[in-house]
Amino acid sequence: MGTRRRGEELERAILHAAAEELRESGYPGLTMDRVAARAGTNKNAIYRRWPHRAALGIAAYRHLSDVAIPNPDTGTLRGDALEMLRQANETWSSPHGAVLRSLLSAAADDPALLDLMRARSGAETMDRAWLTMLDRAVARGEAPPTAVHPRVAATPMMLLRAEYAMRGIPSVPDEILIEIVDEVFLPLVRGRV
Amino acid sequence: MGTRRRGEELERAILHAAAEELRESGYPGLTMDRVAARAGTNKNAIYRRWPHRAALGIAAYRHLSDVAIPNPDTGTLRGDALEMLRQANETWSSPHGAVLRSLLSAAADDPALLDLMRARSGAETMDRAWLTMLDRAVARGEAPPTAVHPRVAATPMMLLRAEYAMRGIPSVPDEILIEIVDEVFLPLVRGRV
DNA sequence: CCTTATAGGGTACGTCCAGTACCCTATAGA
DNA sequence: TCTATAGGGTACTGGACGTACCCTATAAGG
Repeated sequence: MGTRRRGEELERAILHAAAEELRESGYPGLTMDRVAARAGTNKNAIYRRWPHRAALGIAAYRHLSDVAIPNPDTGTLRGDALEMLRQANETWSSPHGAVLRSLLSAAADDPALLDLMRARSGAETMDRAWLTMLDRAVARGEAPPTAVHPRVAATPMMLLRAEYAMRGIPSVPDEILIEIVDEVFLPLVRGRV
Repeated sequence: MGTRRRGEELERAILHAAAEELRESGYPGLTMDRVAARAGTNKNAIYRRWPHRAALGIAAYRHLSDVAIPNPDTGTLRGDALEMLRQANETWSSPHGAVLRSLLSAAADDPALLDLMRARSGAETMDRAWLTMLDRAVARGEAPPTAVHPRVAATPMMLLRAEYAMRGIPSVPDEILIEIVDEVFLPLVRGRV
């Protein structure tokens, strides 16, 4: 009474199960046995596809999410920056982001995992969005042309990430985002003569 | 043929052994069995003092290091900032720093551990050092008084930390430190009218 | 000086989990 | 219809955390 799943179908089932486990228990709670059980298969099928737990974790994460990079256009640099940070904050503090953070923290020990994460993190796309934001601000005369610089563009997101690393886990309060924009980002843009 | 160690003495021996293990193998390599063996005792003696591995890890880390916070006074804000970053970079990329990073990454999952780390990381002391640096710059007329702001003070170290999180593990190149100072920190100070 | 509570030491578990090994069987494709 | 391949079942090794038990050295008090 067949219907033994194979190939694509089974692979999707495993990834789905792994993604669920990730969402429920984070990366540390992602165990091969439980994924196998949940997918209604066994560890063989998993290890035939991914060499170890980390690889499965990443695959499951990317299966569960294609991170959308926002590109707000509010008419002011302050509005754009704040919107970017708020979106990012929302993403990172969602269950989704919890998975990502869990993976990232696990990656600190595992260089291979870190590389894979970086490739999938969309960091460059993010930086590009900030740069075009700055371009628009320059066009409006809101910022000097010298403000369009990759490191300037990357600074707010880096500060947000650092904030996450400091605090425990939950969402970063909005006041902090505003502070990053008003006390750091805007003065920085202004100061680049 | 006694000389069974007790109390203080035994505790120091355990911490010493744990610190050595940390240095050699990082936090993931810190196992209770090996610490016990290395200290010439057994796990009972350890668990009687620390409730779990994480607690021992932190205790061992602080036993092995009292982080000295530098306070350079080179005569210019740029020189001071660069020196601070260089010192920090050296600390973080040393075997010592590897231990710290290893603990931090493990702490991302464990709020209790994160708190203990934060308490011991000397972050406030570090921020104070940057603030007095800024004070001196204001006194010299190098920076506007409004530049003395906690978030401004914390920014360069946060950027350095983010850089560590991005890259794999090793030392951050000096060019990056210079860029953080010249392209972000100094313009930021300048821009705070 | 003797007695006793306490802390160390030895050791063996129970449990969980990664990763591997075998062996049997359904299924696709020739 | 036959056969190579991929799934499934299951058991096992090895490492690690944390616990339980029981024996013994030692410190402190009468």
